[in-house]
Amino acid sequence: MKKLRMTHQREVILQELKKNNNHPSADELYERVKKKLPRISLATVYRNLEILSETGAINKIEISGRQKRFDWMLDNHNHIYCVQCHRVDNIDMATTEKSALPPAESRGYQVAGCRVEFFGYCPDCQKKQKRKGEKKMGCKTCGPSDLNDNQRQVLNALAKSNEACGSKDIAAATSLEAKQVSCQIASLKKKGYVASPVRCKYEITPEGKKAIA
Amino acid sequence: MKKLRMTHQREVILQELKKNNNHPSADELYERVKKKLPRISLATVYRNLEILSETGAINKIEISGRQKRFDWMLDNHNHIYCVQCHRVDNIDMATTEKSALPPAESRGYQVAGCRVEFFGYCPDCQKKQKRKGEKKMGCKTCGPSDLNDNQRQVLNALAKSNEACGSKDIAAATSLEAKQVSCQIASLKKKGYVASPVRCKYEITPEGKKAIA
DNA sequence: CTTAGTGCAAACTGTTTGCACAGCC
DNA sequence: GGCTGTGCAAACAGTTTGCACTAAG
Repeated sequence: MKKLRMTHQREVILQELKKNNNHPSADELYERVKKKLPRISLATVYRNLEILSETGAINKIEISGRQKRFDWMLDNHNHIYCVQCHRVDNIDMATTEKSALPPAESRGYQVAGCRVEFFGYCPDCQKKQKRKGEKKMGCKTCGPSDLNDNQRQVLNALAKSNEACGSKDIAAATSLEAKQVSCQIASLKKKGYVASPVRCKYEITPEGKKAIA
Repeated sequence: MKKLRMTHQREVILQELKKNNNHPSADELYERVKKKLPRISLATVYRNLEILSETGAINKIEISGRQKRFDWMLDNHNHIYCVQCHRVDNIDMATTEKSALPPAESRGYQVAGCRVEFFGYCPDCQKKQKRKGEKKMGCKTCGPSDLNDNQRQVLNALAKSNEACGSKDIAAATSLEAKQVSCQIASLKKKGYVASPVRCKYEITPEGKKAIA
């Protein structure tokens, strides 16, 4: 049984997590903590989130295949997430029945718990969807070295931002799915229209600006 | 709207998936399909599982942060999984109440669905746990170049198998968690006691056999 | 002083993609 | 013959680890 120390880093991580009520991923939290402790490393954030969730100080939410998210509300609530932008919100399950574990249905398992996730489209994405209208069929219009519609959208989004964006940010700004974005990013990098100053962050190049001008 | 072809590979994948009722990961399915089509690639398995689940021929289960698993039973059931060995079983929710979506609780979301997962310890892991007894504290006993208890367990498990194993197989055979296994594998590889003939598969070396002799 | 924790780089795991080629319809 | 699908290698995304050093108690 080793004892834990409250380091400055750990304190800031916890404090930053409690500051607002969304459910940041390790990555997002890292970005926020880095503003206060510029020298902190992503590995430290991961390690601390793991430790804090082991000791029960916070909750780790392992929703549906994507990256883990972290939550400091320890009461027994469940989550709803947007299948488009992957935002996560709380659902107060006090109202709904506390999903009883099925009686003899547990197949020999010693049941430790139950997780209920709702999913759908968040308010923002519903709005975006209405605006969207027709959905083009991927690479239909992409000539040999020209930009297709999706790529143009991505470039436009990057042009508006004056700092490097993650693919999720771009997805949120373009009504594309994150998967489509990162797919386009690859082609755009190859064409020299997009640069990646840091891991998983992208920005438009001067060439890219010319291309959409 | 592009049309799909039923290739031989796709057929075998589907057929192999339907053969038994567990919920293989892409990796496991790949291993099984490879016995029939030795030249198939993992990418093809992934691509087909994605396509089949998009068309609704199979279900993709995205449980809790770990790798995706696939299921050909299309009726509306839920799952229970083992937090130790990550085995997944079906739960027939006909008996339990069909978790009603909370009335005004949906926070503006357009709710598309709901997933209920139970988790706990599967029958096998319950047995193993009883056998385990004391749990050593990681690297307490690991001298500079000697084997610790976990490493010895991993090597013994590998010695018993006459083909390369994945870390999950080892975990299942040792009552260690997969995470602990892969951690130990790394050290064991460095010591030359374990080799990795293919990605994510491991086997014991002659040196390794000597070490536990 | 002891030992938990940090920063960094590099590895690992699961998954996806680009490309040239193969083969279904 | 055109287009979907394949195999391969390489990239990607998220996470974890080893190592030498720092700092909490």
